[in-house]
Amino acid sequence: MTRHSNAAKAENLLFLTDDQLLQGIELMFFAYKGFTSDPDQILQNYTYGRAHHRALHFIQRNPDITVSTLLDILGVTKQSLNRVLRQLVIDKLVDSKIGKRDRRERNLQLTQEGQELERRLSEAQRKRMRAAYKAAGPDAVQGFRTVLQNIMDPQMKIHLD
Amino acid sequence: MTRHSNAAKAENLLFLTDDQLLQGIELMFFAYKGFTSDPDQILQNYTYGRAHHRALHFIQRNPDITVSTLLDILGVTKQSLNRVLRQLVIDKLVDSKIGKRDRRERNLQLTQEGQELERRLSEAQRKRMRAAYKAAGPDAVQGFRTVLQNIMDPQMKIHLD
DNA sequence: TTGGAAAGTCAATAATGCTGACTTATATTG
DNA sequence: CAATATAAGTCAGCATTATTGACTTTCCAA
Repeated sequence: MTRHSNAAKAENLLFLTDDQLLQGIELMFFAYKGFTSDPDQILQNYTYGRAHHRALHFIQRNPDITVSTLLDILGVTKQSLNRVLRQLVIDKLVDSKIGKRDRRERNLQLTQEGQELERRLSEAQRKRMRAAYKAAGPDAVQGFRTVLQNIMDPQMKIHLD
Repeated sequence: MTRHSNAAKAENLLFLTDDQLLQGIELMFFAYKGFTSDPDQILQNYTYGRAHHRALHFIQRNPDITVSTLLDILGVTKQSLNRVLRQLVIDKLVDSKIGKRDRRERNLQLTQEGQELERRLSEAQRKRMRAAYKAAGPDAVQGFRTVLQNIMDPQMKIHLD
């Protein structure tokens, strides 16, 4: 036996009730909706959508990323990503260079113009995150990160810093 | 002046750096993808998608909810929701009853069959959340909730318990 | 030199969202 | 009571993002 009473044990596990889990599910839904709303708003003025934002974000964060790595991160099909990427390359927001080690690969990077749009979108999103972090405090943020890391598929962690 | 040195102040605010915010943004993206993947997998075997899941979830959680309240929660247009809802009513997963107070309103509830599908989807999603909560512990979960509540649009909090 | 990997493309289809215009039923207000 | 407003539902058209399947080009590596 442990030093805990049955009552104490039960109390310790209250955060695992179905009701608490359902509330967490709803929090994920509402938070994600808010999380995407600011960039989406900006993108109203463009011919681009959320998929373009995601591509810009991960190219910015991973300079010279290959197409196949980007495919793995985004979890969409080659055809789906290609449509988005083609637009961005044609519009000169993204540069696609033949790989040096392996000439079959393409290394993606943002052009000046791409960096500018990415920055606008990112700034809007970071503003909301910054306010939320600030209001919640560092310990809450640590908990936030821990739970999200446990929700995501483990093999995707290699794409985090 | 506070009792903190400048170095201590700087350290306290490290969780607000752009890099930390960007990592949080990526965590949201990866976690949300995992969060939706299990129900999406189940829905492969149906003619329903994520939008149907969301409707089933919130009708289950808010018995006798009206269409306009559901519209507010989901944040989509009447036409968009109606397509989904019509299917669910025709297929007898959802019951739409004329309101008692106000006969213009419709009160939505799940049929037996609707409850069964909702349960399957919910169980898959709760399983992942439960594992994440358990691994992270109650304090982390509290932080997770606090941050998500600060990310979401404040007026949506009325739809949480 | 052959087999496979990386990238790109074409075509068809599906799910989910939007705007705009309109109807029906019912409640509320002047 | 008559006028107005609200709740729901519908039709049509279109955009975005995703899918599967089939195929080509280029190039690395065994």
